[in-house]
Amino acid sequence: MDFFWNFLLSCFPDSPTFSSFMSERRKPYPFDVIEPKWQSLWDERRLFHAPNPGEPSFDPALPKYYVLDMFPYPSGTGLHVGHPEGYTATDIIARYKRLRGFNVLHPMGWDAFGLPAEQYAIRTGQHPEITTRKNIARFKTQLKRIGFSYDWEREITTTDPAYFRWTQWIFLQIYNSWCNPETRRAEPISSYTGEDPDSVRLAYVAEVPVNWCPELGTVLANEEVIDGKSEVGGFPVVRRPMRQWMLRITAFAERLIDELELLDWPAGIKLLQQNWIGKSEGAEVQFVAGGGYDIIVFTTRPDTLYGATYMVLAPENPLVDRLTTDAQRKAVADYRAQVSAKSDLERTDLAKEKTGVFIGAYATNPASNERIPIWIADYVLMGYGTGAIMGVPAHDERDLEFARAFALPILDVVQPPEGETPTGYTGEGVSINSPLIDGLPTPEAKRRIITWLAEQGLGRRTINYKLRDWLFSRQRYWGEPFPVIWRDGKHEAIPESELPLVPPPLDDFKPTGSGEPPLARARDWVRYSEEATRELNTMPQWAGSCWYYLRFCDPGNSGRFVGKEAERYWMAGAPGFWTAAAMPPDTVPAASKPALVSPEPAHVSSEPTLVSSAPGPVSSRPAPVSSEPAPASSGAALVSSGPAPVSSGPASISSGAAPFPGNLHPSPQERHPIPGDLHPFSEAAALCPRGGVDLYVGGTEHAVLHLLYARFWHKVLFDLGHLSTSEPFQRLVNQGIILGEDGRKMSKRWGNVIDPLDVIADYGADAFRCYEMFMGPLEQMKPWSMTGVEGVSRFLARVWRLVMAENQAGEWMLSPAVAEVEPTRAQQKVVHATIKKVTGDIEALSFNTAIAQMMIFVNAFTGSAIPLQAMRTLLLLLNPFAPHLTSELWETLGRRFPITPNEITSQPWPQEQAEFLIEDEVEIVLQVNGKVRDRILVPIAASNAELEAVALANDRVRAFTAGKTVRKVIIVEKKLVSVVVN
RNA sequence: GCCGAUGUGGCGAAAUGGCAGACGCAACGGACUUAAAAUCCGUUUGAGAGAAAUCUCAGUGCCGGUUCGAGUCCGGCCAUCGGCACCA
Repeated sequence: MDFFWNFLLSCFPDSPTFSSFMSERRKPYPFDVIEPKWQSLWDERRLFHAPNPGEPSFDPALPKYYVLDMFPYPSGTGLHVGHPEGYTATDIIARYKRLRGFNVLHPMGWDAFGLPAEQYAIRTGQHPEITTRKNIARFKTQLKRIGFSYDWEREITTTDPAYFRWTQWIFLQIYNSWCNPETRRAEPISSYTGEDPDSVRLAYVAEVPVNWCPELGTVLANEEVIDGKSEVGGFPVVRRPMRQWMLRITAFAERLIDELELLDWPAGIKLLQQNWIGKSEGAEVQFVAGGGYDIIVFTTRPDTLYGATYMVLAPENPLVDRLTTDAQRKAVADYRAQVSAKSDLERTDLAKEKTGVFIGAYATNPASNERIPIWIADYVLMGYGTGAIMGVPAHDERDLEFARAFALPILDVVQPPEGETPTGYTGEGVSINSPLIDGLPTPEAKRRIITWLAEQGLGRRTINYKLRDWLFSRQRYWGEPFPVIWRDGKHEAIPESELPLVPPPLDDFKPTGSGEPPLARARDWVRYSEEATRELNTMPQWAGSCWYYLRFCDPGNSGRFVGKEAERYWMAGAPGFWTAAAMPPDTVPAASKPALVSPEPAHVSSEPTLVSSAPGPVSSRPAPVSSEPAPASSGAALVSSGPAPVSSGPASISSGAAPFPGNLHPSPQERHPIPGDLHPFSEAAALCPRGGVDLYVGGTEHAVLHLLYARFWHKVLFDLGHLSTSEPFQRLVNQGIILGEDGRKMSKRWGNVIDPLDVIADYGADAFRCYEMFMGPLEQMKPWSMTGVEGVSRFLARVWRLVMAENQAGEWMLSPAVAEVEPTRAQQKVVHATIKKVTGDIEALSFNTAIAQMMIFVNAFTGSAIPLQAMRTLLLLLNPFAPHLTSELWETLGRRFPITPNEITSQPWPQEQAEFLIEDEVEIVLQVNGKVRDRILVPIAASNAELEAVALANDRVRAFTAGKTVRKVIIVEKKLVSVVVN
């Protein structure tokens, strides 16, 4: 045994943890020694490096799996135990997938631009780069100590010029594109034939009312304003028109909704995005106002046109100036002043009572030809629709309130179903008082009136979105500078050769207060040439996180934002890597050990076979990476297409899913028959083509913004031919937040924050990881419990002691209980039930129940002789959860019972054998009238007739059936017999 | 107000419409120990009956329904949490 300690000592001659182990109170097992040992061994051996196509160690036979965490903002406070919850889940998946023979991309990086670092710099004068570097180091230490199997060679930081060079490059791609309304796709601006390309660019400059936060000296996106205050700091925010960079995300609104359908995301998150985009179908209707001005309104209820008894314009609507009569000019001016003085908060807060002013003008209702008054009111928003509405008080709540407040006429035009009063009814019914459409049900009435309006040239069907264009500029220092200059009042892109454009050095990061960004202080930097100056704004924090998952595929590439081949491999799974020919017969080493169940299940090799034999476009078409847009490969085409355009074999036909040439994954139909490949996906989702990141785990707080922005950028890059999938994240899972022990949200304020490193110091990283997963379902919110950690730690110690025993001197050595013996039949049953349960639970991300099953295993083997093979199986199953402990025990076992190769990470994942799960006898529940009365053991082969006879003859059953008539006997195979009596 | 999620022992939780509470924590009892810790073995939803093994009844937020049988499915409420909130 001595050599064991000598070996450890030689590994860590100066390790403080080792010496502390000797002095401190005895640990349940020496995690403080073995965890650092394995962590440095993994580093040395580059064990978790995922080779890219082209690298010498790249094995084209392995299928790829891309599992991603939402990368953190490295704050000054470090991680608390809530952060690693999702990271632990993905790490288990990553390690599991590697054991199943996948080439796994599992990276980590830093979303390091952002306001807190800049705020800190303003307070302390310390450059944000310094604090950022410090914070990253702290985060990384914490993550490494937890034993995550990240490929650290792929680490990226958004503030690194080698990274943001490409963020800026992507901005230029967006700047140099427009969305062709015919194809609904992004195209190079050169394909635009109109007069003014600047009016259609996907990145454009506009004078827009923005959320100006004087305290922060910057503009904020709508999403960063919460209840009229800044999300960061909680400072007041006011509306103010400013010149800003905008990204035309609204051009993609339709696709961003439609293509959600293809994704394995939680239904709730999809709904959130849908609601955020807020699609509503309706019509634009033109009203003619006095002086010949047209007022166009948007309505989702054109069928109520006859009921429009007044109009309302948004106070900011420019038409107000032209329409207001002299008599009303003062009242209107007063009202507008009053409205603009209100912050957004006040405006919504005081929304209970409707306010407004008549502007003196009238318009004509195009249907009824009635003369109706025009008002302004702040309940009509300039930013939605046309900034004007027709007031239909009878069938719209807000209009009704307004009409009642100002005594405007109310005309019922929809007859509701019986029992409802027409006035105030907003549902569907039958049109009344509407000559053109009287008697028609609402949907038909809408169609008819739109047709009529169109014939008259007075309106048309339209769709509106709540989604606004993305306000993309910030008046900050610590962000990516725009690669743009201004010359003669016009913007221009700088040449790509000048990227990266690095922010100038500054001593003072404070906002200038005038709305001019801090970059204005760097006079020399700002002066681009004699005639041109640089753009002073910087990009928002979202920019860097919009594409980091792409950079991870090829982080060192200096010639492209991501190499084509790397992108195709990791995001789509390129066809060349999926052919059967390329697949060696036995990709996983050591698959032939007899007792360790069967070799790697066939899924690895059967997938490519199925793909290459499919006659359809899936296997034959190259990825659409050419710059020429291929409509058939767009998600839009997929969504709108009816029948599949190309026959791709029986699987696709029966599924009804259209082939998806842009996505080169095998379709789920083809994946399905693969043995051992358990599909956690829903049936509907299984019909969707797959592509992008295979599993993306993060918090719900990014449900809308980050995910929507990333999808938008991805689609632009896809349309321009730079990417091979139209969606970035195929499968998304949200982890629930972890509360403090007091049940409150973890925060400094409550003093309930727990540092992972403190937990690890007491219980070890493996216990920490297992407890994070054992707490409950991943998606659920749950409170932390230190005694819970202790329980899990006890479980791991029991595993340790199955293999190890202490000698007289208090040294751990291989336990004599471990032997090469056949497990008993009962033990075999536990072993194989555990393989089955753990495998299925990992696939379903149900880690808590997987751990529970392994606890059952350990309970069953505690106190008995330990059959070597059973033990090895347990270590493999537990390895993704507790990698250090299992690696150490595996190695120790291998010294006494050598196998080749001996690394636990080179073993095949165990496969359960059904024969060990088959029972001779089965317990049957006997019920009378649905209540359990007895349980009996019967031979598995018992027939229904036999079961019925046994049940009816059973004493306990007869006690409850005596004197009654048996009406029915229900038999559920292998489960129960239910006797129904009256 | 609208949308979504969740409600099960003292606590975290588990349960393809078929034995409610697996597994873990806490508590209690026992073994080992001079003792403690650690470890190992038990008990642990409530009420009632019994000397006891056991047995009966009730029980998954509330009310109702479907079913031989409901934590699970359906309808109606209540509570907590999250999101949206004058989006025409």
